[in-house]
Amino acid sequence: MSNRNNFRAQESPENDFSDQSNFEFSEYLMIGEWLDEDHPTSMASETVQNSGYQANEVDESRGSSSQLGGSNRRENESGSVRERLEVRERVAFKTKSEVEILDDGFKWRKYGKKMVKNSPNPRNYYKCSVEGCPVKKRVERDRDDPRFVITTYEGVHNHMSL
DNA sequence: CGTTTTTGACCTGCGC
DNA sequence: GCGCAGGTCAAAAACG
Repeated sequence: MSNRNNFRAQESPENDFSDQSNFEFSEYLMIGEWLDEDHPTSMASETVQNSGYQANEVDESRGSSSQLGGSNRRENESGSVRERLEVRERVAFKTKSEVEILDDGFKWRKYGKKMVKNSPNPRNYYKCSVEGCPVKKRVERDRDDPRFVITTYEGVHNHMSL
């Protein structure tokens, strides 16, 4: 990750949680890295929705290509949808922390919040504030352990951290 | 005053 | 074809 050591929670400073040592990757897991050359920018909402990510072995063998092969081809008609075929990397982190917003060196802008059916916890959608940066991230609390936070990064930054 | 949050509406894929 | 579920947009509020 980035080398900025000033990881800190950007919630309530008065919160006694302000101790940054509380930030620890108890567990992390990567659920897929694939080259998305047929999916322009659609929402491939299949990876995390199956609540099987809590298992550390997440079927690393293309755990998504089965459903991901939706093959929505429409770029040939109604104008080019997206001509930039870039690599879409998706990495999910399971972090033990009380606040879900951890400063990872990038500036994020929240653009959505949704309630998932499986868990009473909302899911937050963030996007990198830097123009042209396609990175998005999805933050959600663990359904089983509310002390854990699932952070899913999607995409690669095309700029230096800030 | 510019940027981000908030929140509901809207869109889209999929299953029934 | 409709409804659900997940993802995104956008307008207004909130924040610095």
